[in-house]
Amino acid sequence: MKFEAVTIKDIAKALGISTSTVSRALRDSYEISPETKQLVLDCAEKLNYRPNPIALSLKERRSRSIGVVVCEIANSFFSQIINGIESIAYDKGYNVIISQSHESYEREIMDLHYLSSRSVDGLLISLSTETNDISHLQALHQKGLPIVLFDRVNHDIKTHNVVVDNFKGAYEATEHLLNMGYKNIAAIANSEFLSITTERLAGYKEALAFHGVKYNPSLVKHCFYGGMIFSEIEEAVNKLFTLKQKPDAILTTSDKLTTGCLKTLMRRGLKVPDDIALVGFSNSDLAELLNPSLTVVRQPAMEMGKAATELLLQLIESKRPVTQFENRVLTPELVIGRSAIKQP
Amino acid sequence: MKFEAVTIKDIAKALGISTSTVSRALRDSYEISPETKQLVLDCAEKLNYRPNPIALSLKERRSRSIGVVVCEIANSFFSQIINGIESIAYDKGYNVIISQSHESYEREIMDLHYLSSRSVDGLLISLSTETNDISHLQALHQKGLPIVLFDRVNHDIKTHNVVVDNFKGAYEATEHLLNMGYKNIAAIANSEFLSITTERLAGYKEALAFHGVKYNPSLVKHCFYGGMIFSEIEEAVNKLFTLKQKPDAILTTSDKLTTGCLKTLMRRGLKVPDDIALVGFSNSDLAELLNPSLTVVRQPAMEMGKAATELLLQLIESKRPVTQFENRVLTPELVIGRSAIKQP
DNA sequence: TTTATTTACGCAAACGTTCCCGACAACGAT
DNA sequence: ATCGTTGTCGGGAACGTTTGCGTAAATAAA
Repeated sequence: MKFEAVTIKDIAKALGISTSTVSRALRDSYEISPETKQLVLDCAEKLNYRPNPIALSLKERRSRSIGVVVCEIANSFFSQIINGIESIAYDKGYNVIISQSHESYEREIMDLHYLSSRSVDGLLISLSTETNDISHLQALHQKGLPIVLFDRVNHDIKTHNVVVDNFKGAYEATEHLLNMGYKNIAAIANSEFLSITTERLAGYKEALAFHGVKYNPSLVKHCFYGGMIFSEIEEAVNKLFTLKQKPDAILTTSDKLTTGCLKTLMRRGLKVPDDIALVGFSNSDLAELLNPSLTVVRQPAMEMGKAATELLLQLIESKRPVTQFENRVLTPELVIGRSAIKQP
Repeated sequence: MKFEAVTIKDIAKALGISTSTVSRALRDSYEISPETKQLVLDCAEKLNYRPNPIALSLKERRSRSIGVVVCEIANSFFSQIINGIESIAYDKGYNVIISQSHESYEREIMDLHYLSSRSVDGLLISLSTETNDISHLQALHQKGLPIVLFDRVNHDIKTHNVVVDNFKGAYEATEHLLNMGYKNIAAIANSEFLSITTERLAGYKEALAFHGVKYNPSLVKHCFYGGMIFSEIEEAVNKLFTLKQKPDAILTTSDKLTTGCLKTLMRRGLKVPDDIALVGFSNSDLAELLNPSLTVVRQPAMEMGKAATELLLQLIESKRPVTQFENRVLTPELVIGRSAIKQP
C-alpha cells in the first residue's frame, strides 16, 4: 500500500559513502569537498530524494505545524481569517491544523488536547463563547507553548493579541445610525464573557452618550451562542418588540447575529430600513447584495489571520524568551449600504 | 522555549523497569502482568504522559494526517466541505492539512509537492480550473498515495470520487425556469475543462431538449476562473446582452458565478426576476436573504466532505490494495426563492 | 526429579535524520 | 623525522516508540 520513500541511506549506499557525509553534503556543510557534494546532489536528484519531515521533527523536536482553533470554519469571517493564516504559514513551510470549538468550552479543551498531543509548535486561537475559564490555555502557555489570540481574546494570558478596534467599529456604526436620525437603537450582542462583546458594547454606549442619547439597558440583548442557535436571535428580537418603547434600529455585533437578525426581521414581515434599521458586524461578501444591502462593519479578517500568524511564527522561531507582547489592533471599516437610511 | 515532554523512558526510569515493558503495558499487551500494567498506567497518569505522535509516525511510517486541496477556503461551498472533512478526520484521530490552489495549476502542483513532502497518508482534492493535465496526480497515485477526488473530478484516475448529481441539479434548475415560462435561458458556466461544467451543461441542454427548446450555443458563456476575477462575469453578461435575442433568464453553475452574476445584474440596474430571472448553484446560507431571495441549487457540501473523508480513510486503512472504486453521487436540492418567478 | 511449558520481562534493532567525536591522510613548519 | 594543521570523511549516539527475540523464574507435566 505504501510506497518506499528514498532515504539518505539509499544515497549513501549508491555512492558507497556514509550517511553522515550525505547528510552534510545535502546541508552544504563546509566539511564536505565540492566534488562529493556534487555527487550527492546529483544522486539525490536522480533518486528523487525528499527529506522525511517526520524524522526531522523527531530530531529537532518541532513539528513545523501550528494549531488553529476557531468556533466555526463555515463562517465568512473565520474562513477569511484561515485564508490569511494559511497564506503566511504556507510561505514559511508550516502546516496548519484546524479545529473547531463549535462554541463549546468542552470541545475547545478537547481541541487543545488534540493539538498539543499532535505536538504543534504554536497555537492560534479565538475563544469559544462558553469559555470564561482559561486555565487550560494558561497551562499550555506556561509549559512554553507559543500562543497568539485573535478576535476573541483574553488579556489574562500574557502573549500577543490581534484584534480589530471593536470599540471604534461599534461606535461608528452606532453614530451612523444616530446621524441617520434613529433614536431608539437596540443592540444584539454575543455572550457577555467575550472580549468582543464588552468592547463593542462600550463603543455603542459611548456613541450614544456622545450624542446625548440615554443608554437603555433593556435595549441590549445577548445571544449566548452568538446566533449559532437561530431561536436565540428570534427570542432577542421578540423581546425587543415587547418593549413599550420599541427600537427603530438594531446594532448587531457579529456576523451570524447580523444575518440572523435580518432573517428574523424579514420573517416578521418587517421592512428594513422602513420599519426598522439594521447595522451590524459582518464579513460576508454578499452584504451589498442583500435585501436591502446591508450597512456593515467589516473587519480585515485576512489581515488579522496574517498578522496573528506572523506574530506566532516570531514567537516560535525566537531564540530567547519573548517578554514584550504586542496587542495589535486593526481598523474595521464601515461599509454603507441601504439598511439604515431614514425615510423622511 | 520548548518544554520537555515526558516520555516512556521517564516512566521506565521512575519505575525501574525497561521501556519495552512500559510500552507494552501502555498498549495493554498480554505479556505484562496486571500489577505492572497498573503501576505503569498510574505512573503515566501521574506524570501526565502523552505519546509522541511524531515518534509513532516515524516508526509506523504514517503521519495520521491527510491533505486537502481546494481552490479557495473562503467560499461557502468549500468551507462547508472542509467542515465535513474536519468532523470525520477529527473523530478518527487524523489531522487535516489544508491548502488552496487559488484556481492555479502551478499552485496546485506546488500544493501537492508540499503535501506529499509532508508525507500525508492520503489526499482529498478538488481540481483547479486550470488543471487539464493530471499527470502529477497520477504519479502520486501510482506511487501508492491514496487519493479521493470530490466535486471537480477526473475519471482518468482510478479511485473513489464524490460528486453531486450535477446533471440533475442543472436539469431541475433549467426545468424550473422553463416551467416558470422563461424561454431564452442563458448559462454562465465555469471552465470547459471542469467535470462539473460539462455535467451541468449537459443537464441544462437535456432539460431544454425535453421541453422542446432549441439549444443555442451563443447563450452559453464560460468564465475560465469561475468568477474569481469579477470582470469575467461582467464580460459574460455583457456579451449575453449584445445578442439579438436577449436572454430572459440565466443559469449560473457555481457559487461565485451566481453571486457575481447577481451583482452584475444589480449594477446594470436590472431587476431580478422582472427584467431577467436568475437561478444558480450556490451554498451560501444567505441565498434566501438576497434581493430577491435566490432560487438555488444547493449541494450537500458537508456530506460531501464527510463522504470523501470516509472513503479516503477506508483506502488508507485498508490492508489489501483496493481495486473496486466507488463513484458516490449525492443529490442536490433545488431551493425555491423569488429570483425566477415570472411576473404576468 | 527432570523436562516442558508458560509467564513476565529485558535487550537491542529499527524508523530517517543530525551532529559530536574521532580518524586518517596530506601538508607545511619545525 | 616530528609536530601541528587542515581538509574529508565515517562511526555511532540520539530523538521516542514498537517489537522480535532471548531468557530467567515459576509452574505444570512427565
